[in-house]
Amino acid sequence: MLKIYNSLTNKKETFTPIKANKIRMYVCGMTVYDYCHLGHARVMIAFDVVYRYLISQGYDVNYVRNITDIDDKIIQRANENGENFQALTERFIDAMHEDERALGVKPPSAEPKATDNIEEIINMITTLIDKGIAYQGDSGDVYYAVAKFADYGKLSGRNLDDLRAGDRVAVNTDKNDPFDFVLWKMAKENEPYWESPWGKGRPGWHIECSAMATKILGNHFDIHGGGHDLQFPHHENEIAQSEACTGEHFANYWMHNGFIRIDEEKMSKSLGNFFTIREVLEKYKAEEIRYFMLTSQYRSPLNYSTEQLDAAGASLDRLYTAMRGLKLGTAPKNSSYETHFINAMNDDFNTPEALSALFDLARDINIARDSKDHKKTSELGALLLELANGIGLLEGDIEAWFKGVNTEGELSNGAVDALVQQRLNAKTDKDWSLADKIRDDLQEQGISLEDSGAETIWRRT
RNA sequence: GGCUGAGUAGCAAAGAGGUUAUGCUGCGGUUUGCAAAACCGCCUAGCCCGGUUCGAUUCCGGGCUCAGCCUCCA
Repeated sequence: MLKIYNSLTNKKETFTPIKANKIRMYVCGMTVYDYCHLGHARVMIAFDVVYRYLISQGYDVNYVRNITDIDDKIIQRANENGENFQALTERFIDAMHEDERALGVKPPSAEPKATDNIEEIINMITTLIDKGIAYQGDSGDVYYAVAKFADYGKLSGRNLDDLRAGDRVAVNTDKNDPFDFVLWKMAKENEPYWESPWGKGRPGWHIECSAMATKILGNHFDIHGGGHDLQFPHHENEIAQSEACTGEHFANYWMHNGFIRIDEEKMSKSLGNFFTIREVLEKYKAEEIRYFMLTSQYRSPLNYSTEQLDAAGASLDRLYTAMRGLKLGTAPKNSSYETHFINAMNDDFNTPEALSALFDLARDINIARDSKDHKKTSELGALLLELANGIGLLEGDIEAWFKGVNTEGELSNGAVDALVQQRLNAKTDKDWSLADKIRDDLQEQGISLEDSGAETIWRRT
């Protein structure tokens, strides 16, 4: 029985879909004005794991993740570059998709863009104005009157009085209340715009998610996710907009992933302490990044460090080593390993615990292999692969994991194989000094040999 | 100041009111021509102070420290 920690109630709750077997999930995606960083990778991977796991449990999942392709930062960046904002966003959407493919993130069922849904956004704002919840200020901008929504603050566990006590919001005399937020923003000179009943302008950030989620998933759906920093005000505002507009409950379960940190401080664009996904991919394999993310539960903060990325590689080596050279059989059903794994994942997607089930399996595969129990080895191997694949691990070619692609200046795989064969001949002749010399020479070039019986396998280190 | 979370061994990170988490690292052993890999064993724990309990790292209360949100942010 799946339990999900619901930010709305701050409790783990048993997950019950609105329609049996059909799950509708919306996740706030990226604002595309720059390359994605590791923090974005965490959202991608966290919800990729949720998506994959729900599918593996037999659910039909409609997973929507939006793309914010119009906002102040995009306009600003486009102006700095002296380019059209669409040229900018298209470029970074492509880059984002490239990063996702590299990380083995499954594409969502739909990736709506704000600029493709202006009509729905305008309709929603119109309804809010008609209901007396939104109003137009003297500047022409349209605002949402938070005081008109009784439940305002229910997601983030605060109320307007708490917020006012914070006293950190700049006074904007155009608004009736400093906490009112913008739904439609008037275009300034040379800014991109769309026609609307209130004049030429563009949508505010919050309204696009309400409009797109409702359009694709309906007024009331199962899961809404995103980074923890979006809980307030973004998600709070989405609830206010959607529920005021439709009169229905918006999303049942709210999931928020924790941050990637650098030196125990949040990684973010504004702090400038970030590493882009592509930057890290130059030094580490995509699977190492994914494994690193999965070593902590998705809600916990995760401190970035090269030591942990290196450790991730070593851990994956262990799993791949267990799988190496196996003939796969049929995975057993309802084994204790699988139960352990499923129970962990059912407990709010506890990937660290699920990984421990994978290592139990790896150890028992190694034991079975050592004792020449071929049937058991092949069955457990199939199970390990199946479970690991469920969270996006061990999907790569096993030999390729160890041998990689030889880069310039390195020995080719064929050259290594030839030397390994020479060494095998030397071993047959009991010429240990030659055999050891070949092995030592290879070791110096980053090739590590392992003898197993009459065979020798190798890996790049 | 208000609202959330978190504090576990060398590093990372989980569960469970009493019974080995797990991975990486280190040490010892088995295995190996020697190695490597593998297997077995071991070393490092539970921020502080109270309380509940036969028993708490786990529950409760109070501190302390850290992070996040309250402003664009995954």
